[in-house]
Amino acid sequence: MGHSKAEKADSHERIVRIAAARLRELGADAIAVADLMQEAGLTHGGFYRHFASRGDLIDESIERALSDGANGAFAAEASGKLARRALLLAVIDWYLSPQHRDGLATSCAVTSLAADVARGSARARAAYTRQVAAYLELFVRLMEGDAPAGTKRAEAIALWAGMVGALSMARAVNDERLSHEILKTAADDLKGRLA
Amino acid sequence: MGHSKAEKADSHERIVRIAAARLRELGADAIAVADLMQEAGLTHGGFYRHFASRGDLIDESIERALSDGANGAFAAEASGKLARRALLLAVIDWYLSPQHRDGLATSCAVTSLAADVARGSARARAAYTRQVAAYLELFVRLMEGDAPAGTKRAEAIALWAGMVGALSMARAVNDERLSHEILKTAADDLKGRLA
DNA sequence: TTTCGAAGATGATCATCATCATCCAGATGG
DNA sequence: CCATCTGGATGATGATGATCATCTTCGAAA
Repeated sequence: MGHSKAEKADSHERIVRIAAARLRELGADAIAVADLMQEAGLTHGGFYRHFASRGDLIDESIERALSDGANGAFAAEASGKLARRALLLAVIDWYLSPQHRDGLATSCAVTSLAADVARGSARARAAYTRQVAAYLELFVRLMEGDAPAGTKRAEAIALWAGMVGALSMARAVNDERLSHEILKTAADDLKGRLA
Repeated sequence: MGHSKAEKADSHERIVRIAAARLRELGADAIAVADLMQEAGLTHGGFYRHFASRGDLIDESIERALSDGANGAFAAEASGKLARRALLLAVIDWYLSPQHRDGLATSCAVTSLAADVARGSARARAAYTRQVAAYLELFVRLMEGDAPAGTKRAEAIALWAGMVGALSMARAVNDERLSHEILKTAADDLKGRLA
């Protein structure tokens, strides 16, 4: 085991990355410092060289979980590979796909952490707020047509709410058929509105 | 302190009712047996006269939280005081009101417990599934007009997803202005679709 | 009224966990 | 190479919390 600056940054990164995944899978309350460190290949004692407290780790990993979900969409926008409408349709399809529903560890935190954030620290809620605002602005940018800005924003909110709500329910429901119906119906409905 | 059958039922009822509230406020992981019993005016030791385990209590109170949210809507439907469309509009307005957003303890569990249920027991998920299905059927019944049943069901899913998603985000967001905008815009949009 | 069963109280027990003091070893700057 | 700094390891410590054994007390039935 090394002790250089770079290795410390590595460790920190690894801890946060794992925490951001476990957070989305199991919720903030289920993260135990010792387990986390073990999964990162470390022992529990070193934890406080990286974080002032467990709460700090939670906050930092909530921020991470929120931002790393968004990076994909923003990167795709920047790449300009897809036309704006096509990109928006692709985002909807991905968001409401069974893979996204089942891949909690790497899922969009706006849905998977909503309840944890609502009960969380001011820092976590501020990060969540920024992320929601950024998504709404992205959606507005991606909407084609010459509708007024206010209309586009209302459409973006309705779109985003529909995505988040459908995914939440599809995850909690026990019945694969109903879960699939929710995802598919919501996706078709939301895509249909963009026409 | 009495020890009659009726008093036992009373105690049980009190415990479950309090748990169902705390559950929605704080999440399943935050419920401590001793705290709960104290809030019910009892001591922790008696708990196992009522539940085989803490997990059983969680399951039972998730079921309670889910059903007591719905009772209001179904009762209103049965009373027949409002026309179907008017009732549906009233449900949307209530669901997306600041009072519902802030009154977590008595809120609709389909939103507030979605993440807990998704990680929860089969029993909890089955109860959630039943409740979602029941709401969807209610919404279909409340939709006026002669659209085919399939269309109505798709509308019901889109409506329900929009409500759940908007409420989730409105709760997690830190900025009152944005939170209010989400609630208001989603409500207007969803009500507009019923025209 | 007496007895008995069960509700609830009291007080362990055992596990889990966050936090911290202390120690060890490798890295870094001279 | 040495001296020191610090990341990480080891091993408490104290708190919290679920579970259970045991005792107490009241209600119900005889």
